[in-house]
Amino acid sequence: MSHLELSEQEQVRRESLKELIDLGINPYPAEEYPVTHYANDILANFNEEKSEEFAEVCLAGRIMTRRIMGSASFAQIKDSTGRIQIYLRRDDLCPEDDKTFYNKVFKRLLDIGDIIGVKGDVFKTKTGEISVHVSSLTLLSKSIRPLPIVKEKDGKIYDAFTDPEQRYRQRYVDLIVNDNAKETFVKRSRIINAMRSFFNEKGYLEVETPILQPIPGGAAARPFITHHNTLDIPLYLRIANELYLKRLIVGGFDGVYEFAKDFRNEGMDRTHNPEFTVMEIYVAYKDYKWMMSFTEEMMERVVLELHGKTKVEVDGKEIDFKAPFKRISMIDAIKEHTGIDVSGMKREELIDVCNTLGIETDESMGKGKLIDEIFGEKCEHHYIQPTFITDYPVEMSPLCKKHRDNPELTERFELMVNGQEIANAYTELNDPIDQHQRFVEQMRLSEKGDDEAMFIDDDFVRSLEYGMPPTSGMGIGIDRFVMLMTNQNSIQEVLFFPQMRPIKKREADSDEKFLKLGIAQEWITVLRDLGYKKIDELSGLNHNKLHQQLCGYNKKNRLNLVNPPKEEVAKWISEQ
RNA sequence: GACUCAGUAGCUCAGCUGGUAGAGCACAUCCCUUUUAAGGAUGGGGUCCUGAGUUCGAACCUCAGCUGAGUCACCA
Repeated sequence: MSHLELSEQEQVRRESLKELIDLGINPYPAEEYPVTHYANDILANFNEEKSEEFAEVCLAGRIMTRRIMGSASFAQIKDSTGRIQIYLRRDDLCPEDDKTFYNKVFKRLLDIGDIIGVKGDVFKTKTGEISVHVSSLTLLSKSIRPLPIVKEKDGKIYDAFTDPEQRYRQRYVDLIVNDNAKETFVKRSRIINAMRSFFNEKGYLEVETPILQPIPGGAAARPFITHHNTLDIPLYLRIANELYLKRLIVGGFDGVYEFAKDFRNEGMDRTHNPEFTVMEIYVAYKDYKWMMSFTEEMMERVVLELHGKTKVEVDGKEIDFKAPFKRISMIDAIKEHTGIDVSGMKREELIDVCNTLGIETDESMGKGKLIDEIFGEKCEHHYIQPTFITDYPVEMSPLCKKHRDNPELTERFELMVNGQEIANAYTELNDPIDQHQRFVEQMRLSEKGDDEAMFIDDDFVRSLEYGMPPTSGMGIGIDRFVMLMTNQNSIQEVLFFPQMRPIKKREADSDEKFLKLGIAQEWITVLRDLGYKKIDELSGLNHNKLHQQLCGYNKKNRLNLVNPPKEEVAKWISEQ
């Protein structure tokens, strides 16, 4: 990168880097740094009676603020646990005659953003702030790009780094400067850990199944496709792992679960990211009623571990995860919110119902889809408190066992919280003949134009033919669950690196191409800086104007270059 | 995919009716031994997202594009 393309502050920092090296200071040392303490531990445990315990501490972190005075300075460093103030005096850092380390290295060559290690003793300042009195300081990593400066007083934040685009694209900056940015992600990890230990305590086995699948099964969604060179076959990134986990139940495991990244090639918005995390669990010899109790027990436990109580504040609403949760069938839910009993209705009758309710319909929609539409439009958003919606139409659930009392329905539930689906579970279909027919039915739908119908997975059917025990399975959308638990209303806030459109870079031509036109090396940089990254961008330019631009730039930046004659500039333009 | 809003210094943002581009923090220089959102003084820093148009003159008006956010559509 040319020097000219850097901002003034970046240039200054690169100069500082050079000066540090000239002084014999390695700005990127390799050695381990023997940290003994963390900022928050010191702040939490230090008091003046115990000061001998803190007479020799060693900690490392990033410089976040500096207040430099003549021969004494304060700074704040931030480590993984928090921020702590450090106090530096010239004569402590430089007991000999040579004061370079304080006067030059600390005051001039170090910057906000640098990572340093300090040794010293802990004390309380006049104003009562617990601080580290530094006796020695080591540069651990020099920062050559300035950070946004965020300040805070009495909980009020000044100049917060808020631009979502920058926060997501450069999450590392968000995490450095916004002190609460880590919170959501720490909670995410704790939620997953709580679930994992709950499952492990029950004796279920955490497993891993293929992400690259020859048939993208287990759900209905458009997949990402890739190609395996050696096998010369298409492979799909999984849209679900359900069919593989069930194969393991066939294989004889009683309970298996997986925290899985799934991938769906569909739209992106506040609640959808192309890759997302799902936890799926399958338990043999259970049904969906057992799974409801299991799910509410797990939810209650996770919420309790995370918040210390079962109530959670979401969008200003209080949601209580105290088990048991309300249970209602989809038909009853529709009755409750529309007054219409859709049970036993024919397709034409359901279309009439949709028309009276103002719900759009189309040719490809079958009975199940119509009922699901009515529920989605008229009922779903009403379920704020955790509610199990049960007994979905058979057409919507090709992997789910038919209801024991009604063949038009399935033994399925979804857990709705805050008007959103959080979990989805079945009494799994283990009848291989029925499963095969359901797949064939899906094929028919797909031929009718439903591009979300499922693919047939013959090997999965084969596994059922060997016999799968009665089983119940459940999946939880982890990202949405975390959103709920952390009161975030965008999936991007619970993913470290949400998918973003890549920034288009204008490609620049090589130096050689410019040199061929007879343009001297020093002017190539200037041209690029003026925005002419490719030689063909010069074509058709007014040579007088370009000449003026070049000379103006030369003068303004005090480059002291010899301006090229106008004729030469004209030649560049005409020859390219 | 449709509509609405936004893009100005490293960061957060002003910028009136179209008339020389501003502030705070950050940065640089100098002065200061306990400061705390920011000690004092002085100074440097801009492709006003990109391109075209209207105009004597565009950060501002018009059109097109790029990027993001929101709403809707889509997504069991």
